[in-house]
Amino acid sequence: MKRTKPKYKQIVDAAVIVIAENGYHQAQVSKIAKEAGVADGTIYLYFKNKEDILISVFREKMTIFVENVKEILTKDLSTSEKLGKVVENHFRVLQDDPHLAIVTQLELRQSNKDLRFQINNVLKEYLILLDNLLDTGVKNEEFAVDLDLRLARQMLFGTMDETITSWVMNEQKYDLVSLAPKVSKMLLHGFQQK
Amino acid sequence: MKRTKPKYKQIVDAAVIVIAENGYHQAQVSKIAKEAGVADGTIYLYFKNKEDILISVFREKMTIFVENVKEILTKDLSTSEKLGKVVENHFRVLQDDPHLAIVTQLELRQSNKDLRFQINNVLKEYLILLDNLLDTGVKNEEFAVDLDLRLARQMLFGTMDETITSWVMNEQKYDLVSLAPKVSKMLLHGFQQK
Amino acid sequence: MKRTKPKYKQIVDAAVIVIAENGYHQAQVSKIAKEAGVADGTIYLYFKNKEDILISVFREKMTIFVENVKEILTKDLSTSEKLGKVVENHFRVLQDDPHLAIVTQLELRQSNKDLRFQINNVLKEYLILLDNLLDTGVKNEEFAVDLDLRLARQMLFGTMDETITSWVMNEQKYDLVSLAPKVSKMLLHGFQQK
Amino acid sequence: MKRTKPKYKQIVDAAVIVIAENGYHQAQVSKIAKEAGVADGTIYLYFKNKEDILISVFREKMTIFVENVKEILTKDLSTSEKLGKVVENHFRVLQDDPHLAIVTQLELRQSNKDLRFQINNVLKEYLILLDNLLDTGVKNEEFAVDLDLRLARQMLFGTMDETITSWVMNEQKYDLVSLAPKVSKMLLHGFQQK
DNA sequence: TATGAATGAGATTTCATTCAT
DNA sequence: TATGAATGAAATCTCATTCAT
Repeated sequence: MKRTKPKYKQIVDAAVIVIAENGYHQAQVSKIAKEAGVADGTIYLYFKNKEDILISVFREKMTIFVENVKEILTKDLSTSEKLGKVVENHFRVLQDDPHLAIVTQLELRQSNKDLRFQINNVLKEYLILLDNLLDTGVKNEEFAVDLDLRLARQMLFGTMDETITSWVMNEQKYDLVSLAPKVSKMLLHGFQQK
Repeated sequence: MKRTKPKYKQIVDAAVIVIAENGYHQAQVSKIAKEAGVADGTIYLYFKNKEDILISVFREKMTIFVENVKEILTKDLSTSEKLGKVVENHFRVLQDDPHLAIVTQLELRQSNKDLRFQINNVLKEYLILLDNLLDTGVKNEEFAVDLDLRLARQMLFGTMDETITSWVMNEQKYDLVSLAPKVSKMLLHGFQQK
Repeated sequence: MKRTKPKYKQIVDAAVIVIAENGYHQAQVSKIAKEAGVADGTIYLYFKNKEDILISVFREKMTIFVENVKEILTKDLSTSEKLGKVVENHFRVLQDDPHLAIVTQLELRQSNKDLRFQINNVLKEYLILLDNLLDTGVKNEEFAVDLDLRLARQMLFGTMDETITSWVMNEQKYDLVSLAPKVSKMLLHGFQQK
Repeated sequence: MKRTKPKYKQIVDAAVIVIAENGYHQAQVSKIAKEAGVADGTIYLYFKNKEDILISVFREKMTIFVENVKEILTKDLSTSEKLGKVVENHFRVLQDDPHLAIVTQLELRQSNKDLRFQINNVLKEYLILLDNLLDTGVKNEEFAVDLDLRLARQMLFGTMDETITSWVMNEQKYDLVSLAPKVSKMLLHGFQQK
C-alpha cells in the first residue's frame, strides 16, 4: 500500500480516465490496469480493493481544491474577494480537467452508500475551509451578522455543485470559469443581506 | 404498460419503500415484487424494465412538487413571497415523506448516467416552473434586471438540494421546514442584488 | 432450497461424477451445472453455495450407509455377525459406486477445515451406530468386558477406511467386498480379547 | 536444490509452523518465506515449487518415524512387544510435536491427489517396515499363519491413524501415549486369531 | 545466492429478464 | 393477466511463480 511510488499515481490517473470514459459501472479493474499499463494483480499491491482505488481518486484530487483554497485564504484580500477566488478556483480546476469533472459530478455519485460516506469524509476538509471563510466574513461584518453559517455554506456549495453539474451534463459546451463572477456576486448578495 | 391500474401504483409505492429501506443497490426486482405482493414476472407487464420502474417512481412523485408549485404560482402574491412558498413546499413535501427524501436525495443518485439523464428530463418541468418564477421576478423588477436566469435557477435549486441532502444525511434529525424562511431570505438577497 | 425436487438430486449426482472425474479442485460449479443439464444459476436455487453442494453430496450418500446399518442392527443375528455385515455393507456400497468411493476417500478430504467439520458432523450419526453395535457386543459378552469403546470404534472405522482408501488408490483393481470376512475376523478377534 | 544447507531446513521448519497455525489453504509461500526469514524468491532456490516444500516437510519428518522403528526392530524383543513399541513410538512422536500432528493428520490431507500420491510414496518406506514386522510375527508363529499381511498392515496403520486423528480433532486434550497399550492389545488379538 | 515487485490466469455468485404454463 | 423457475453473462481478487537487479 505504497502511496508515494509512481505506480500509485499512475493507477489513480488511469482510474480517472477510465471512469470518465466508460462510466462508473463499466470501470472494471482490468480496464484501469490496462490504462495504467500494469497487470491486474499489481493494482492490489497499491490498493486494498476496488473501492480503495475510487476513494483514493477522490482524496488525491480533492487535495488540489484544498491546497488552492488554503492558499487563497492566506492572501491579503477581503472576504468577499476571497470568496470570489474560491468559486473561480472550484470552477477552474474542474474546467481544466474535464475527465475529473465528469468523475466527481456524475460518476462517483453512483457509488454505494459506504463509498459515498468515505467520500464525504474527504469532502469535509474542504467544507470546513468554506465554513471558516464564511465565519470570517461574518466576524469582520462583510456578511450579515445573523447569517446561518451552515445554511450559507450549503448555499455556497450547493450552488457551485449544481452549476458545475449542469455544465457537465451540457457536455461542457460553454465556458464555466467565466460564470464565476456572476455566481459569486449572487452569493455575496445573499450573504450580505444588508 | 397500463399506468392507471392499481397494480401499477402498488409497484411504484413498493419501489419507494424497498429502495428507502434497502438502498438502491439492494433494491432487486424480486424484492420490489414481493413488497408489492405480485410475482416477479408481473412487474414486466407494467414496466419495460427495472430502469422504467425507477424513472416512474421519480415521475409519479415529481407530480406532487409540480402541482403544488403550479398552484403557488397562480396565487396573488409577490414573486418574493411565491419563492418563499416554493422553498417551503419543496422542504415540506420531503420532510413529510422520509422514505421519498432518502430515495430522491441519496438512493436514486446512485443510478447510472442514462437513468440520471432521464430523471433530469422529468425534473425539467419543475425547473421550468422555477425559471418562470425567476423570470417574472426580473420582469416586475423584484429581482435584479441583469440576473442570469440559468445561474439564478441553479443557485435556487442547488441550495435547496444541498440543504435537503445534508438534512437527510444527518438522519433528518432537525426540522427542515423551519429553515425555509432563512434559506429564502438569503436567496432573495442574492437575486435582488440592489 | 428445495431438497425434494428432482433437480436437487440431479445436481447432487452430477457433483459426484464431476468430482470423481475431475478432482475436487477442478470441480467447478459450471462443470457440475453442465453435467446436471442446468444453468449455472440454477444451482443456486437449490444450494446456498458451492460448499453446500459438497456437504449435501456427503449427507445424501451417507444416508445409504446409515439406512443399511440401521437395518442390519434390527436383524436377529449375533453382534459378531452384525459386525461382519456392517463391514461388508461399507465395502459393498463403495465398491458398487466407484465414483462415490473416489469422492469420499480421496476428493472430499481435500476440502477445507470448515467443510470437513460439517462432514464430520454428518459422519457422527454413522459412528454412533458403530458405537451402539460395539456396546451391545460388550453387554452381551461377545466382546471383552473391558473393551475401550472409543478405541474399538476407532479401530473399526480406521481399519475399514484405510482398507478402502488403499483399494481406491490401487485403482480399485481387486475385489474389495471379498476382503470383508478377513477384515471382520481380525477385528472381532481384537474385540474379543479372550 | 541443496537439501543440506541450513536455509533448506529453515524453510521446512517454517512450513510446518505456518501450516499448523494457518491451515493448509492459508499457508501461502510468502507466509512460509516470512516465517523462515527469507525472501519469497529464495524459496525457489531450494524447492522446485510449493508442492515440493510440502512433500519435503513430509519426507523430513517421516525420517524420525522410520529411524525409530528401524531401531525398535533391531531390539531383542518378541514381535508382539515390538509392535507395542511401534504403536507407542507413533503416538509419542506426534504427541511430542503438536504442530506436526496437526500438519500430518489434518492439513496435509487437504492437498490434491497428486501430492497425496507422492506422500504415500514417502509413507511406503514406513509401511514396509510395518509389513516386515507383521511378516516376522507370522513366521515365528506369534501371529496367525493365515494372516493377510496387507489387510493386517491396513488394520495396524488405519487404527493408529484414526486414533491420532480423533485425538487431534479433540484438540489433543487427552494423553495419547497412554492409550497405546490398549490399542496394541486389541491389534495383537486381532493378529493372533488363535 | 538473494531479493521482492510484478505478473495474470481463473472461478463463484448475483440478479434482471424470459417464457412455458 | 399472472406466475416463478430457469437462465447465463460478467467481474473481483488471490497467490504461485518469475526475473531483473
